[in-house]
Amino acid sequence: MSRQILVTSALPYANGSIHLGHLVEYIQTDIWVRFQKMRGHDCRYICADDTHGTAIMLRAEKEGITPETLIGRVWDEHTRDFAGFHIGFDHYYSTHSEENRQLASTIYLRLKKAGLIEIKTIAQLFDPVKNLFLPDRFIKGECPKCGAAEQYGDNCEVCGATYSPTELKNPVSAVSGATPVHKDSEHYFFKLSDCEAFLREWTTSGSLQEEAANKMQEWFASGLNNWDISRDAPYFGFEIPGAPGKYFYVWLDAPVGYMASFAKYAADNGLDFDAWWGADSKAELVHFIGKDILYFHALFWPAMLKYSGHRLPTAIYAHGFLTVNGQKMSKSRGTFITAESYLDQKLNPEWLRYYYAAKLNGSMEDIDLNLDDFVARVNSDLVGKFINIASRTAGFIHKNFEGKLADGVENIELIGSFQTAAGSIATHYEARDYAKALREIMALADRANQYVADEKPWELAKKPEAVYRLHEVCTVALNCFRLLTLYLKPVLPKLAEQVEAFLDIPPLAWDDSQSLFIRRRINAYSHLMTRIDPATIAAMVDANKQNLEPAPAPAPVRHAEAQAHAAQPVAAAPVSETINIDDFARIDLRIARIAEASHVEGADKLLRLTLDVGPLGTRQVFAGIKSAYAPEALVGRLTVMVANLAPRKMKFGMSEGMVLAASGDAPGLFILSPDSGAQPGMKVK
RNA sequence: GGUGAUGUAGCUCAGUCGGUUAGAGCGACGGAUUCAUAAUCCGUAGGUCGGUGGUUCAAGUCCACUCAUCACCA
Repeated sequence: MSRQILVTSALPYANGSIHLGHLVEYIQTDIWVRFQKMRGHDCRYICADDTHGTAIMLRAEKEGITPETLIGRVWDEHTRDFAGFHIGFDHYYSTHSEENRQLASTIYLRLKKAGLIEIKTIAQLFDPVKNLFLPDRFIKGECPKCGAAEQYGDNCEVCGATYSPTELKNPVSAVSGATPVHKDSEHYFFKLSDCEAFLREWTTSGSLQEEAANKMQEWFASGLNNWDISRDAPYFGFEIPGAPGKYFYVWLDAPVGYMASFAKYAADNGLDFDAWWGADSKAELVHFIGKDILYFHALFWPAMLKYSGHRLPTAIYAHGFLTVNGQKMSKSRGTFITAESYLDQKLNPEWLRYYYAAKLNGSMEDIDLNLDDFVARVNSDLVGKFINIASRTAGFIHKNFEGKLADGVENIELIGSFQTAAGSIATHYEARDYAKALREIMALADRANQYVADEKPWELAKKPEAVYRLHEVCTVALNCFRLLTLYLKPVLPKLAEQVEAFLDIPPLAWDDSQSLFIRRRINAYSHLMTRIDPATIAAMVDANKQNLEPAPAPAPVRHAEAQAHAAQPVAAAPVSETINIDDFARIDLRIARIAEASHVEGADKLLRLTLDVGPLGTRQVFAGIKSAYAPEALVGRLTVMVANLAPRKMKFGMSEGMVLAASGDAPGLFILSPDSGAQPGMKVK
């Protein structure tokens, strides 16, 4: 029976680039949507840019453009990046649309009519220079608990305290630098506390993951506060009907953007909006979100829908955050990787789709992108196991049978077991446990390779009397390959298209898993996927370091000069006297993190470095690299040091080791960097 | 600080209702093979299941405490 399913991913904010963390959600959703479509369901994938708020307004002002121009440009970037990762939205819109204005206004007016809006006067910090009420993030000051400086208006990163911005000591506006003043203003509140009975019931009705439902209980226990949904002008957003100078808070119209995007899509495609969003809709409504915005989607949003006479979400699926190499994404480590930089390195988007799928299990747990594991896993699973099956058997079909498959196969036990797996793989996809689905699929790929190894088609090909058997073995293997492609298609849509072209078949749907693939002519095999070159990953990490680290002005210039010289051919320096491995082993090379770097008073060439050598502690080292590096540019970098060099007393202090650098006849010095993953203290050997 | 989650092999992860000797893939090591853009197949090693204490005939699994990491606290 065909289901009608409306699926959304959270709306990305139009104030920044899409990065690999965002992509977890869009890839997770896209796989689910593609799976549903393959199953023959009427599934529509809707999204949009989230475009309102103070942050957008101020950024546009800073760039000297209108907010409309800014969000138009970002929309172009976002849609380009998503297309690059094969995210197949049916419609991608903007919250800054007429549909959204009307829907947000309608919902607000219905909530008001239901008595769920109240007006209260509250005092907020106001920037008297910019004439602007300041959001928490735009106020800095000293933490009222621990006194730490430079803390934001909502919580302290040092002691973890939470407070309201009016409690900050010595507050400063991050916009103008002025001292904010307290100012009263009327604010509009959505009376969430009146919705508690409904929300308690709804959040335990099975639309949420168990972990998420538990989280909700916590929030109920601490009591529901009413929600401030208005902001004062100037604000980039929609003015509240009947309230001049008051605007909807961005989080009010953002989820309405799901509806607005669908409304536009419905109008363009002749769909009945109410059949999908009306209170008695028979369609499913599924929201994929990050766990950080559960509060908005599991409390505010259902309450807004319920009391404005709309249908409720069928399911809210929250996922965890992305870590890279086991740590939070970091600009200084180069692991804050943008979608654009990934694609710029010509990395295949389906590699990332596969890796994420292999990690996603439908829970709210964080997932880790371990870059070394990424390379190993994709190369082994996709190229070594899966693609290899076609690569090693298709040639025989061409050489010996003019590209035509056998008319039938006698022993279809293996194919049969592949077909049987369709049910359980589908169950895993449906439950968003892609990790389990892929484990099962790869176990099948292993069996196909075992089969080929057992049957040895290359030996059959040498015996004229075994020609029938050869034909059958290769046909069986290609049947397996076709089924693996089908099962992987939600994850690898472009690769599946290539395979469909190679096998000369129409687009694979889920039910095709039950048919046999025989008697057909296939096209010549050409390689379907290359392996990941780890050097490309390293280059991507480097590119993100350079893009996002605001390097101090003097350093890049000098470094650029050095780079220009380095492009010249390297003079042939004779190789030194041969040593044996024991000689080499006497040198204890270690990875070190440059913890501090500073100029040395009175020295022309030296920098003073403090090296963090992990378990070995810290070392002070003087390095003759002043000509090539500004100290600020070195802090945080990993490099290689000689750890067992005898300490040497220098005019400026003890030097406890040595940092290695490359140089030639031309000017220019280049310190060494290990590949990503190396940790301070590791031996180099 | 409060609440919640996580911690299993070198890496990434499974592990159902408490039940035999804790599993997989990758990596490592040894062998086989040469159809396959070194891919594949067979085998071997590798674990005090974060720690301590408890419940039980039996604990990776349940309970308490504890350590570490992460998130949330509107």
